[in-house]
Amino acid sequence: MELLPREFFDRPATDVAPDLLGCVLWHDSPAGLVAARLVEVEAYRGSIDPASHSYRGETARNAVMFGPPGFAYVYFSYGMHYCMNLVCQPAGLAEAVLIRAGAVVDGADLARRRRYGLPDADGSATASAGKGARQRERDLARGPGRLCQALGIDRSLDGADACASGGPLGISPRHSLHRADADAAPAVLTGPRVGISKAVDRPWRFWLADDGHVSAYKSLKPRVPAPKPVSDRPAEGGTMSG
DNA sequence: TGCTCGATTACCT
DNA sequence: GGTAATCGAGCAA
Repeated sequence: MELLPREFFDRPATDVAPDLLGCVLWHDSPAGLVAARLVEVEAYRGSIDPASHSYRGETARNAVMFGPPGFAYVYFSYGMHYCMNLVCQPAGLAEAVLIRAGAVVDGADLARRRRYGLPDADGSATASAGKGARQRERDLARGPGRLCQALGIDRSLDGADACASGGPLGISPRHSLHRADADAAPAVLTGPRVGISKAVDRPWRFWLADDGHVSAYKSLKPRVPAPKPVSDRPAEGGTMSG
């Protein structure tokens, strides 16, 4: 399995992020291998980026971000989800690319079991219940938490080297799937990042145009900092504030 | 030691 | 389209 070289990640996260689109991230666990073609990523730029986990300096949680490039930074979010980043830049700069969504290209059965707990391989038996099989297939790795669940990624992979052969985690270049893809650069769109409350204006989210596996953009409900917490009167509306 | 809130998702209306 | 779920990091006292 061909891997991206470590030098690939030894650049600003905003340069690495678009180049990761179309590459294939895989996790080879005892349960089996699941691989996903990346369709959506976000760049986080360390000390110059207030939205980055590493903005306030090194802690036990984000220590991997401060290390050398090409390693996985995995963190636990909202008490139930894992999110995975790939570290960029030399040690000390603490930049990373968040993997937001992908299309499962290998190990779909295992991914389906992890996501939905379905014993059937073809999915036809349970297609009538809840979402259709088509939508479930698209949602397998659509979103950072879903992608980690589908690939079986958790905190045990924090610090895993994605550039070393023989490890459980790896990322392969575009043309490892189809040689022709190496020539034609994919159509990449950019826009604001999702789910953050700081530096919202920076267009450091990158995704593939015309790909249904890109996560749905949901605008963040503005968290209005209550100027007067003395009253416990239920907040009025608040959907818009001048 | 005790909060608050998050690089989210599933489910309900 | 709104909100509950759920836990640990980070900050204040």
